[in-house]
Amino acid sequence: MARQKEFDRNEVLEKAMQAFWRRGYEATSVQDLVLATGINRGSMYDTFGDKRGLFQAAVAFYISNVSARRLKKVTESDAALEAIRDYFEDLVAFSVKDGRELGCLITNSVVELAPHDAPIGDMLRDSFGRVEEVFRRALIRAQEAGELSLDVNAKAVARFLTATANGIRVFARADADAETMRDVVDSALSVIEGQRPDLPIAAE
Amino acid sequence: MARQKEFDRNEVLEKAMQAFWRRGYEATSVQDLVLATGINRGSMYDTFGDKRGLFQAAVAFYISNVSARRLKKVTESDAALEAIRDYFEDLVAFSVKDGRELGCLITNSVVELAPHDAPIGDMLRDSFGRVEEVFRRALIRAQEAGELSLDVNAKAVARFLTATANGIRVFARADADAETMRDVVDSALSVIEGQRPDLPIAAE
DNA sequence: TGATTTTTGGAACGATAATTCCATATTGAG
DNA sequence: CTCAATATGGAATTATCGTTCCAAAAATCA
Repeated sequence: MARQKEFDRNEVLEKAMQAFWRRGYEATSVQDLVLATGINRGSMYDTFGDKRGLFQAAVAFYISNVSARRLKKVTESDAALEAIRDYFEDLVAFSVKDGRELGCLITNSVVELAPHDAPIGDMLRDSFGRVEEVFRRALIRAQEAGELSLDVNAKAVARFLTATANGIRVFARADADAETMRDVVDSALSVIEGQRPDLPIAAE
Repeated sequence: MARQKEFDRNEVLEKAMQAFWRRGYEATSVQDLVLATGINRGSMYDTFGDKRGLFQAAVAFYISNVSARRLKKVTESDAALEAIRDYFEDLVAFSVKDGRELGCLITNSVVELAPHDAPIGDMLRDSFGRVEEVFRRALIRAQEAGELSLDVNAKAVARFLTATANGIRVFARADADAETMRDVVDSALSVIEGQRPDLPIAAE
């Protein structure tokens, strides 16, 4: 009955996401997006409404793909502390290789837009909240597994780890070197890795 | 011999800084700056060259005033660990009051511009470097004063504290509440506050 | 095949961006 | 008091922004 689209929505979102990730929202023009995605202006406006709508869709795509994928092991792994360390080491490895100067689309967008765009701000805050929750659950699993002292305040430390990840992303955006970021990771993880539970005295 | 300027350069920079701090570089138009500073377009271009030049001057102003002032106690205080804690607590207090949703102009600008503007990127990286150095010296003073274990890697922890401050600023930009930021500060400072030096056994 | 619906490509639009320019006002020097 | 030099106010300019529009192309159903 009707002509079919010549583009794949997810491929377009992937390309648009890359463009916004690299340059930010304001500095990425609709013309840039047309070139990056390969689709036509008309198709873009038809499919996503406007530039802001495409941005929102691209951020949602980032959250459910890039971000969630990177947190997967922390969400699932039994060796929770190890999974957290792997998460941060992967972050550093990415930040000095493929993701050089990219930082994180969520972090970047919070800084650029959260105070001036309430719906987008809410979406980004939600994302922070989910990351915090993933860390919190992992810390509790670590406590249940006897890897981590029960004295540790899981919620507070989860917030701390979320903030630290953001700090590393800011460093990544400033093109910090691997050594600098590794120093940050090692110091940050000492908060949990130095907190093995006290073994009960004369346990048997 | 010539007419004198009707505006004070520092007052103009202060106003321009406020505008850029709140909205970022791209989202602040020259028209916004004319309204915010009260000076004329012509005078602006005459004095600062162009929008980017005014931005650079505003960031320099921020670094040598806002930023340096906030680090003053950490730079000078004999009670180094206490000064570091005060720094972070002041940061949280500011972020939920006068500085709500502002974050830090350096952090914000790194995220928005560092990858795409080399001279500005260099200026911002320098600023990060100076903050790191202030923390490092403070940590060394703490070690010399017997407040902090010599096992602590001062450089690594200084980098960590710099990154943490950035993480808190991102949270502030996302309008995080005081409790969340205090959790971050408390966890972060446990890295140094839990590292009192071992007292020599049977000291006398 | 013909009719209908949607996509596509690209020109066109109005708004706003940054920047330049110039007539006028103001100042200090001679 | 006059002249030279600089600052001011605001119009004018040019470029680019996001968005809209429409004729032509393509695909499905009758």
